[in-house]
Amino acid sequence: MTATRKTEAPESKALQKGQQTKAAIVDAALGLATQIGLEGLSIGALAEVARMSKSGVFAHFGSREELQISVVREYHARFEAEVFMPILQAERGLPRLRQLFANWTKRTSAEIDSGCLYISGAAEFDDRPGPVRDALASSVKTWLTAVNRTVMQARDEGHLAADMDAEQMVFELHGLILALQYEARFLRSSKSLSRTAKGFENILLRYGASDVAPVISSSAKRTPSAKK
Amino acid sequence: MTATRKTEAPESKALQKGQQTKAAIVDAALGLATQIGLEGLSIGALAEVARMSKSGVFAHFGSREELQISVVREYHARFEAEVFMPILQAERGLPRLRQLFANWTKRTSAEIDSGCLYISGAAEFDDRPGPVRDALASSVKTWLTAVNRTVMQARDEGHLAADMDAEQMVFELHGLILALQYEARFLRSSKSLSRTAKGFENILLRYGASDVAPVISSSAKRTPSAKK
DNA sequence: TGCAAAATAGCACGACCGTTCTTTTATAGA
DNA sequence: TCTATAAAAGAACGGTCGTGCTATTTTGCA
Repeated sequence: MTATRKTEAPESKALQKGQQTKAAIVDAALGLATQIGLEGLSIGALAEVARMSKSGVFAHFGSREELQISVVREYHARFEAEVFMPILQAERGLPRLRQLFANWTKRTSAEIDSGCLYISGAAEFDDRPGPVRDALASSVKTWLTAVNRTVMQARDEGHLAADMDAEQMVFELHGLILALQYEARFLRSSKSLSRTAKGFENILLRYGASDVAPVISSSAKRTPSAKK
Repeated sequence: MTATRKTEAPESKALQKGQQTKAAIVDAALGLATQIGLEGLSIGALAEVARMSKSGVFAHFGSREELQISVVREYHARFEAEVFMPILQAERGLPRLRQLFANWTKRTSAEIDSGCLYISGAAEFDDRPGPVRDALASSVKTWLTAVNRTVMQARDEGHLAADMDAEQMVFELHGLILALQYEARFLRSSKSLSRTAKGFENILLRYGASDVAPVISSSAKRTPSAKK
């Protein structure tokens, strides 16, 4: 049946059975971890979801900690693909910054049901040193650095005040996202999304944005027409 | 059936032995919960800290859930005593609002080492319904309502723009506190405290604060144009 | 000081945890 | 098709968990 020869390029080939099911396990683990937290993630519950035996799941990671790290890495990859990569197609400067915050907000509000690993993980591991915390913090810092770079680009393009404090702005943007997650997911407030958008506009004004119009990116298909 | 001997003044007297050790247990439990979370709080570990037997600790609460609720209530009481009560001595309006945020910030940065139950608890219980979540959410809502009231008072005193959106301002203030906690406690950023203070001044300016200096105590209130 | 009642300890239970070891099954190259 | 090997299952381990039950100690009033 499967007569395909894969002797050459042993690691660049398509996924073998093991890698394939490992990916499926990590996928299921990510779903569990965003619901009950990285600490609440247990191998027994994961095995049940993945319809495997405990030891079958365990063998792929060697330890629970390694499983948690795999989950963090997977989350990082998806976050990057979903939030960061698309903004590179937006025009550099304020348009890209707007798109960045729009994607970030969208992702966060989509996580009102599933949960954000960067936020729940921070609460769980903020005083629990180790490789899991390191992986989490490293991912978050990478993202916040990207946000900071985007802000500085907008400033250098003349879209924000020349003397504005980029790190300060990132701090305030981060606060908006955290408040969105907190008030929407925990307090079940329905107004959080619009408050986040309004807060973003307030911050833009404060830092001297040269325009006031909301996102409506030029590349997207969004036009005032309501229907399609 | 239970013929209680102390029929007169049974509850107004000083703490009996039971209540006294229960208070000590809750105190120890609060210390544990702020470090490892409400979910991580175990009766065995608590008994060890309190130098008691597991069943001795357990008997005071009847269930782990009841213990968690007691911890939330104790946290609420301390938060109120430490953050809310003192601001009532500040002059109503903007001075009181400044004092409120100063106390809130101070408490949060003091919790960089110990942890904030309102934040870690929200992450742990945001999709775990039950009485613990209810107790947490109720406490947080009480506090945010108090913040909102203080903001509205400042507006009604003419210290903020008459048409400002109080709830929006509370949302943004909450975001600052959450960012402070996140970046200081998890990311170990040393600049978070000054960024929070700067963010507060930015928000005040945005909402039309009639002064820019920190807490003042002038009895004469000047009214800008927006007063009815 | 005596004594009921309250407070605490001791012990055991079933359940789940992460992990290890051994055995069985599925895979893929010859 | 045969076979070495990877993948998965099975069973068991020591441990901790929350929670009952029963015994023992401590408390506080007569």
